[in-house]
Amino acid sequence: MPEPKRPKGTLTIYDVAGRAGVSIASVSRVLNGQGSPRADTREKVMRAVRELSFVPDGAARALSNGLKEVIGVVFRRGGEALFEGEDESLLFMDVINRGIEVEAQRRGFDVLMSSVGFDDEDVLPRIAAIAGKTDGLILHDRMLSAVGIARLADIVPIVTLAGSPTRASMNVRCDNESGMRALVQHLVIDHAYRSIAYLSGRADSPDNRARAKVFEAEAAAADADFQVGAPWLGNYSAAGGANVIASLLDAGTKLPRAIVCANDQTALGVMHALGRRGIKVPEEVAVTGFDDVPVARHLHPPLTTVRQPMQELGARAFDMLYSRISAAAGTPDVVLPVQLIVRESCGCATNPASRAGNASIARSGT
Amino acid sequence: MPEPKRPKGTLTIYDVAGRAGVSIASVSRVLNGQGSPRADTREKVMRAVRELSFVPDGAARALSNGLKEVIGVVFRRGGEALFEGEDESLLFMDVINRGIEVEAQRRGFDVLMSSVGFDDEDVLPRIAAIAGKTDGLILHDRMLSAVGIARLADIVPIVTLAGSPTRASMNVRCDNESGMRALVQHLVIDHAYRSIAYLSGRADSPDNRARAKVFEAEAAAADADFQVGAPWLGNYSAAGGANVIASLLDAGTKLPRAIVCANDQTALGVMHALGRRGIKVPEEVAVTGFDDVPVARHLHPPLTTVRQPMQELGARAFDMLYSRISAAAGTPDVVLPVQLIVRESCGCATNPASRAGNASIARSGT
DNA sequence: CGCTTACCGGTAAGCGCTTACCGGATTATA
DNA sequence: TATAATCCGGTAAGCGCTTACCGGTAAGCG
Repeated sequence: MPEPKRPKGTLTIYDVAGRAGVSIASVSRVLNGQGSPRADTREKVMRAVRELSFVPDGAARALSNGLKEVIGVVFRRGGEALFEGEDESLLFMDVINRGIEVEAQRRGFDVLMSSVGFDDEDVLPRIAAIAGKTDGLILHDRMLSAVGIARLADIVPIVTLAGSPTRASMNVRCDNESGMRALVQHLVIDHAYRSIAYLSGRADSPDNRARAKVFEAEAAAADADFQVGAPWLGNYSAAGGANVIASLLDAGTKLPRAIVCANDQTALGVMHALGRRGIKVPEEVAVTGFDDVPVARHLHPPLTTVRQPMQELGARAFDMLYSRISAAAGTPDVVLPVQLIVRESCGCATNPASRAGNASIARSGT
Repeated sequence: MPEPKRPKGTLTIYDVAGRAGVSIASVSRVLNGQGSPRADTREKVMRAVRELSFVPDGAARALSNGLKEVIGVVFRRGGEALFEGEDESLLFMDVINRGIEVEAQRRGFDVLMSSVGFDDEDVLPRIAAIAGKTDGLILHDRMLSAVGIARLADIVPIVTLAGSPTRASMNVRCDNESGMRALVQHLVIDHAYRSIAYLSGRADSPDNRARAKVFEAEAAAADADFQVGAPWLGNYSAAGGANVIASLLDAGTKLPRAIVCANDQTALGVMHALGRRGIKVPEEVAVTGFDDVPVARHLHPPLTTVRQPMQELGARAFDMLYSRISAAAGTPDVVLPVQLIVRESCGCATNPASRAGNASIARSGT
């Protein structure tokens, strides 16, 4: 705890009451619209508030109400060195955060945004400190172990993103299963590609595991030749995707006809790496992503991917947290529908005008 | 104020004291490293804290200490409809915010991030509410009038970004003057362009005004034919830049040899619009930006621009605020140096290998 | 016109924490 | 061993706000 103390001659509700010639109770009531103050009382108070430009202290209100009207959002920042277009790595989380914030404002809540280093180990104390300053927490992917979450959860309500609900916490995620299913089917059935690989995200990410699982199942079901595992291990970053391709190529491995990437970011890196080696997408190797970040449509060729409703993801996460804070129980597990976006990187319509739009092939339920 | 009340059987310092068999004062002392508790006392307390996984309530601490250890950052979100590449419009502010956050963490502070609608009018109440929850505020460009700032400033310390210091608030900005000077000189002297225009940012932005002023002065000094004003009024967005070019072209206006854009975002729109009309950059028209956002180097051609140390801008803003919070006075006005980044869009070295790097021509002082 | 009912607004308690102040125990000094 | 100096740790006050509770005044009723 830093040394700074007592800001200065802080203005309190007593000053307002004094000036308005009423009691502090009246001031509080007017300010919060409780009770039914007489018109002239209200008027006197309002004037005094205006003249002093009084703003009630949040900490005192919070203490008295048992409600801070602040929630915390924790995520991991940075990581891999920058890579062309990597700048948008922020994007996926940023869009979600924006969704959280906008929804929070509707309820008069504010958001404490806090990032932790990419591979900081002992984040629990930090997060606990944040928990102490908030009414609830939204944790992005891979922030904490289940035990960690459990410990936190008896301090404040918790919503995780892209994880799985625990006894004590809630979760919001997208329907990876049906998204991946539609995507793989599009590749192995519509395009009839016989060899296909899954370039994974971080191995410990639940989203990644879910996607990998469905990938395998669908590829196997279509009797396609598929590759997963060690050589195809990425980390959700463009650099990660590019490295995998580079290693594979350096080792003289023959690439499959289609590469399904764990997310758009990875796909971006893959396309870049492929381009460097002069391998044509989608003519020689088809590439797909997952997320549909805004840049996806501007890649060359435009990226076929699965759209997640990112902003809504954030909004829903806040809603769940809010209802828990308001004591209502609420669903502990929300799964949002996704949508297959067919563009050109899968081998569809090379003509930009035709199918390049937002052909929706799959739309999953909750 | 929403209805939710009393979260639940909150754990307090009394519970910890009870369990440890000491007084609440001791618990507090151990937790804050004050006084010199005996080893066994410390031990008992720590154990109790661990067993109960107790986390002190931030509001109560804040109230007692007169220090919340939270600062607020307010900025405007969104605005113009999306445009190719516009996704990064977040970027400039996001990088600054990241800088703020990282620096804040070093001091044990957290950051309340709050955006207001692009053209919300009456933002003062919202900001005041945030002020009540924080120890200080950092306001991005064009958030509040001088009067508004003055009112807020006697509630909490204020640092503005890219504005100008007032009697009550501090400010951090980049050295627009020397950046623009170097840029214009590069164009009118090194390249000897005789006609040149300034495509402005929002007219009410101090940064924009500063850049415009130097632009005029330098262009005039070099006796170049320059254009500014009404037809060249942009708004910092890519769409804004593109619109200006489109209107000009539609009106049959002859474009100048070089267009200096108020920021990279605008330059991006301009290059796009030029491309659509088949006008070659930089062969027919040279284009420059300002900021050096990460994508700038990946445009075609790579953008010549002026680099602002965005992350540092944020860090400095926090530092200033922090020293004010800690009662120390501190400099009310900080100007960070910028650096001219010569790439290709100005007409330099079409060969990517040669000058495409980070040739620093100007480096300004504070 | 006296008594009940309603309605406002004031007094005071309490939210969970920090810390000034003070008393008891411990150790140093004679 | 008695006394002074030292050190810990407990008690209680207070941070700025909300609100339960209650007393006083004004309006409603017979």
